Amino acid sequence: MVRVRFAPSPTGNLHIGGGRTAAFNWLFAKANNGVFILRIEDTDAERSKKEYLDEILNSLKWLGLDWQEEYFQSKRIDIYREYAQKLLGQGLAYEEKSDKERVEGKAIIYKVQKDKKIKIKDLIYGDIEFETSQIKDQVLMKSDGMPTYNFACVVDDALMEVTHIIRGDDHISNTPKQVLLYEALQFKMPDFAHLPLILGKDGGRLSKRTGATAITEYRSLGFLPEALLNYLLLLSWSPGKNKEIIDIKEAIKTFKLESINKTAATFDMDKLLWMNNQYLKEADTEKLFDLLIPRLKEKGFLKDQADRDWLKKVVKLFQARLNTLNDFVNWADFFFLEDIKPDEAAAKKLKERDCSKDFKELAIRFSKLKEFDTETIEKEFRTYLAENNIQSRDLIHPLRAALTGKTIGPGLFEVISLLGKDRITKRLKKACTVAGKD
RNA sequence: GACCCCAUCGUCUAGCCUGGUUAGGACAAGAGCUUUUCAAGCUCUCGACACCGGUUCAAAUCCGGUUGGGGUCGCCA
Repeated sequence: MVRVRFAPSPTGNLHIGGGRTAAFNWLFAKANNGVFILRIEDTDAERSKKEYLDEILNSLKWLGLDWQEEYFQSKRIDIYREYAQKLLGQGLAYEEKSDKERVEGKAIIYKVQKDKKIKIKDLIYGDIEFETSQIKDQVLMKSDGMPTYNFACVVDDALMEVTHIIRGDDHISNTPKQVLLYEALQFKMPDFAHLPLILGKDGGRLSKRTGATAITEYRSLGFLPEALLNYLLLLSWSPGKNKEIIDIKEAIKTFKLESINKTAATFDMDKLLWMNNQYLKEADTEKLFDLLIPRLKEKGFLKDQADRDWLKKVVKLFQARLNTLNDFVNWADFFFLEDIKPDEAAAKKLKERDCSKDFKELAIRFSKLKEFDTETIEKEFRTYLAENNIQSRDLIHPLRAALTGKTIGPGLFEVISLLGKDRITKRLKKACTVAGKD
């Protein structure tokens, strides 16, 4: 039975790297019909915070990574103490007073034999060898009575019967220390699999400077969890056959830890954006609708009641071009606002040619239309162009600017149809007066 | 600095294990088609085996070294 764990410490947000580590643990568990354990490493009382814990839990759930067992290290202190005492009793560890003046208690420290070679079999990296002469004696229990990371980790992984330790590359140098403890405690050795790190654009560690790091930030930016998960999995892993859009069910069938590669990957926002667009494009409009509603309300774009059918049509209009959910909120604002302000490019476009006559005439013609669907509108518009001998581009762009306040956007006649007679009449009129003033 | 790890287009990667490919795909970039602008879509272009040696008829692939990059060196986790 495969048992894996993700062990975050609630001293900060769940970031991109942690999310990916959790994702691979989860995937591996699923692939092997195993158990995915969540263990909260909250032994640092000072830095651990409830809000971080909540955020980590929420992020995991949002990504769809469900766990079957949950533990808190802070509730297991007695267990660690017991094992430390055991090593003390066997003469494998010793006690020492802290250098720090204020601390009363004594730390329990494991005595490392300095003449050994530790060989680690890593499922991803292969064999790695260390000399114990390089390793200092290891503090097991700190003088404040709390266990150290390496000790609690070993005791927990053994007691929780974790079979595969899948974690970040940065833990490789912790591994020989832990192996020593496994041996001293006569615990069964798990398999290790270290994931290569994710690097920022600058080639260094992924940090706030090189872009958003917290999973929740991506959520509020308007990424779909499926897309983020997909992208994260693609960093240092490939399902093969030139596939990029991962069907997670397929991945579960074929995933092997050994197929993860050893090279650190650079986080690329452009590709994530593209990936999100791929998912957004294919997403069920109904689902998008539900995701968009809160964002629109937050912006004050929506009153309590939304015309579902109408809004769904608007969403469909933008769907293929969205990189994030926020793009919709930003690009479709003219559908929700009563008064629109032309952006710089649109204002410029409106000044290029005086269209007030055309706008007036079009407003009249459009308002007379019995049907207000895309085709009828376009037909009427083209007729007007022909009758007045106007090039389509000479009027279509100013018209877009007047109606949407933008120079870019979806097909104009669809936009007009969905905007409705009232609003386009109003905006056309306003555009005339503004143009007149200038 | 010591120890450990890594090395294919700018980026993510396939290929490497089990030597023989025009070294494939995706993002980005550029060009075109479409068109009503921007996207989307389609077509095309640009672009890589870090370097040096060895093994071999043959090396991205196996071996050694060099260089470069990263990680770790806490009574943090």
